[in-house]
Amino acid sequence: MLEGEVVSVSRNARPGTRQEILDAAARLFAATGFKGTSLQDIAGEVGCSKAALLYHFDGKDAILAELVAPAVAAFAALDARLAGLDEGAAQLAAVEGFVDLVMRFRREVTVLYGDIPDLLQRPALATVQEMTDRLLDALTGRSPEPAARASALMVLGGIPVVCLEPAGLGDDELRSVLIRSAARALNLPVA
Amino acid sequence: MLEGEVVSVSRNARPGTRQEILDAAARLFAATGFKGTSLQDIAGEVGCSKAALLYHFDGKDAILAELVAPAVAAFAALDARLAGLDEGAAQLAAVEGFVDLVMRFRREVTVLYGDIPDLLQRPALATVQEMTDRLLDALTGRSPEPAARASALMVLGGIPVVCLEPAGLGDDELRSVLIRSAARALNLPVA
DNA sequence: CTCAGAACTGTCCGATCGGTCAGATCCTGA
DNA sequence: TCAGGATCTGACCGATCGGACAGTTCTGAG
Repeated sequence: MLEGEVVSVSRNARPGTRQEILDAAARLFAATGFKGTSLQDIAGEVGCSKAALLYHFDGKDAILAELVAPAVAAFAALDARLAGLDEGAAQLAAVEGFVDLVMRFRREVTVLYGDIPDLLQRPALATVQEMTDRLLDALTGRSPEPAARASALMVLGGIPVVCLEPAGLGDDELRSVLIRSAARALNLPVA
Repeated sequence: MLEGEVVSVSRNARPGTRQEILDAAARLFAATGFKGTSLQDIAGEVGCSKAALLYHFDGKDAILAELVAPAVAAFAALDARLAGLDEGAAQLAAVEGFVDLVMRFRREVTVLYGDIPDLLQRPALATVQEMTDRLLDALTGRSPEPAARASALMVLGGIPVVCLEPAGLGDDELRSVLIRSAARALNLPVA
C-alpha cells in the first residue's frame, strides 16, 4: 500500500521486455523447435503483441541469433584455445572444454535439439519414448545410479550421431568399433 | 527398342508412386526437417501434384508414420527381447542391438535429426559446423583413422544429450562422470 | 467395346505464417 | 509544461501452409 504508485508497473515501456522475449523464446524453441514456434506463440508467452517482438528484434532469425550468440562465442573461444595445443593436450582439453561448454549452455543446446521432443510426441513415434527409457535402463545394467545413467545416456545419444554422416568404414567395422567404444564408456568387459 | 511399348511408362497410374513418395519425403525430411518440408516440396521432388500425395496418404503425418514404422517395429522387437534377459546379458544385448538397429535404419534416424542441419545452416550458427569439425579432430588426437573418428563422433554427439534432461547429479559430479566416460570411450588415460 | 475403379490433376479453401505500418501511450529531460 | 524519443498496439499484408473436392485419364476385367 505504501508504495502503490511505484509498484504498479505500467504495461507499456518496460525495460526488461527484451530479455523476457529471449527467455520465452528459449523455452518454446526447446519444447516445439524453432520452426514449430511462431512469433505469435512467443508473444503469447511473454504477454505482449507480436509487433512488440519485431520492434525489439529484426525478425524471428534475429531472436535465435541473439539467443545462441553467447554459446557460439564460447565455442569459438574453445576452438581457438584448442588450436594452440599439441595432439595429446588438445585431446584432453577438448573433452573437458566441450563438457564444460555444453553444461554451461544447456539451454542453448536444448534449443538446437528442440524439434526432436515434438516429433517424438506424434502418434507414430509415441512408443519410442517409453522404449528409449527401458533401453536406457538396460544399458545401465538396470542400475538406478545417476552416474551409470549419465554414461548410458551418452552412449544412447552418441551412437545415432555416428550413423548420420558417412564414416570411412564398412558396416561391419563401424559396428564393432561402435560396440567396443560404447562398452568402454559403460565399463563393460569387452565382448 | 524391342519392348518400346512396354517400356513407355505412362505418366499416370504408375504403381511405384507410393514408394517414390516415401523416398522423396525421407530425403527432404532429413535435409530440412519434418516441419521444414511442405507437401509441395515433396510433390515437386516426386514430380507429381500435391493432391496425389493426399490420395496415397491421409496427410503429412501419415507419410512420416509410414516412413518410420519399420524402424519403430524393429525397436519394439529389441525392446521385447531385452525384457526377457537378466541385467548382465541385457546390458550387452542392448549395446549390440541398438547399434544394429541404428545402422539398419540410418535413414529413419536421419529423419529424426532432420531439423538440426537446417538450423546449423543459418547465419547465426554458420561457424558452428566448422568448429565442430575441428573439435572432432581434436577429440581424435588429430588422427585421421576412421575408427578414431567414429569413437570421437559418438562422444561429440553423446555429451549434449546427457545435458538435455536433468540428471540426479550435481553439476560437478555430472561433469566428472561425463569426462571420465568420454575418456574411456576415446581410450584416453584417465585424467 | 464397355465400364468400374484406381491414379491423378487443377483448383479452391480457411488458417496461419513472418513481417509492415500508422498511430497510441508512456517516460524523460529541458 | 511540453516536446520527443522509446515502447508498444491493432490492423493489415502477401505468401504459404495442410488439406478438400470434383472432375479427368488410364487400365484391366468382363
